[in-house]
Amino acid sequence: MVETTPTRSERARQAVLDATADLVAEVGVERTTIDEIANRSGVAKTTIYRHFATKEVLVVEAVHACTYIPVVTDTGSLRNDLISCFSGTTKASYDGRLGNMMLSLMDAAQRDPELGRLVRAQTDQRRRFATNVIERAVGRGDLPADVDVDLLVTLLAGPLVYTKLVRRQRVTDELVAAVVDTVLARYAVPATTD
Amino acid sequence: MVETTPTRSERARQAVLDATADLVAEVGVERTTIDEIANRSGVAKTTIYRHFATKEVLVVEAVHACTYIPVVTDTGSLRNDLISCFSGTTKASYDGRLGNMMLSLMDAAQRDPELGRLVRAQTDQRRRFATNVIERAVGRGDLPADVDVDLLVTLLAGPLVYTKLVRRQRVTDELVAAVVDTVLARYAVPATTD
DNA sequence: ACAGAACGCTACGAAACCGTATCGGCGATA
DNA sequence: TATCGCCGATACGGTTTCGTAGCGTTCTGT
Repeated sequence: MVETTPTRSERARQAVLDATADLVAEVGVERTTIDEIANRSGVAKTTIYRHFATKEVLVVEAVHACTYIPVVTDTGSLRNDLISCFSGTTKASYDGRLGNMMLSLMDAAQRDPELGRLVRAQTDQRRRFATNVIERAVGRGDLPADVDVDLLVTLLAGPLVYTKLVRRQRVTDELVAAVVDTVLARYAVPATTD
Repeated sequence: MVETTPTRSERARQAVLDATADLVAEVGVERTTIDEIANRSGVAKTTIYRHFATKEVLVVEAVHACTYIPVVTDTGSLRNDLISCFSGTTKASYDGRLGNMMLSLMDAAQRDPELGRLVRAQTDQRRRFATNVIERAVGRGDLPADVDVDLLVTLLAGPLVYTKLVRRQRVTDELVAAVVDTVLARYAVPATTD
């Protein structure tokens, strides 16, 4: 990765993306206006339109820049890896700026195909991290080979997302552990006999 | 319940509430306009303002009118009652008009205190039906007395809501059964193999 | 039938946004 | 330092939405 001094143009562009992400997190996609982005970023409205054709394109790019890549652990313990995976993803995805965006984003995604693709891609990506952890466990024999991985991920992610988005409560480490333990209790191989 | 012929005023009011609910389901809270409600309902804009002071009040009332009361079953079987409870609630709350409203509603509820109270009340109400089912099972001894009911409800409702709102997939009866069975497998008292 | 209440229609001013045009100024580069 | 490219500021026309006013019409209860 080559570090380059940002040009004036690049600095303006980045300031606009930042201000847009902030605004979307604060007031939602619908109430985010170009004029307010101009105020917040200190970039003139004219310049914003020189970089982004429409508000939709700008929002998509701003949200895309918020994508979070979790640190993947592979400790050999399914329980630990799952807790690490969901704790990290939940904190990054649902706390802070990105967390405040989620509801508005998912709502807007119902009507904007481009945003819809973006939200779906981010959801799929988060699920894939859990899927990988689970499939490694299957490979080790820690889970039955015929386990429904997709269902399992839903059983794990669902309660956490629901707690955050619907109940609007913090997702504590205790909750993550409780969810993982409960779900694993059903699937886990009774005892590693060999 | 006394059936009364609706007055002209009541008919207009109801038409407005219906059109508002439809519109919120279609385009979301933010994009719902009084003018469009007037078009859809056939009620003049002036008349709408004679009934409802602001758009916010109107939306709150329209959504409130959509509240769903599930049929509660008490078969004596925890599994059956839970499946019935969640299947009914999910169908009514997340299919059709109310289902299409949910995301936009929860988003708007982040900024409108009145809507926030309404959404929270509806969420609490839906949880309470499951809570009642679970507490009856505890009373029968089908679940340990020290079970964390709140967590249990979250483990059950979470995956279903997540499937509907985040993944945007249909919540099938098979999924409901799978979720209930998985979660109960952890908590259920080993005996009773009816 | 009659009086009052409620509604429909049209029009309006105010405000918020959008996206563009114009022009002056700063800044990187040769 | 001269030049060209990009930015900032202001202003503008057009559109949408809000909420209200005025006035004629239709319903409703007595």
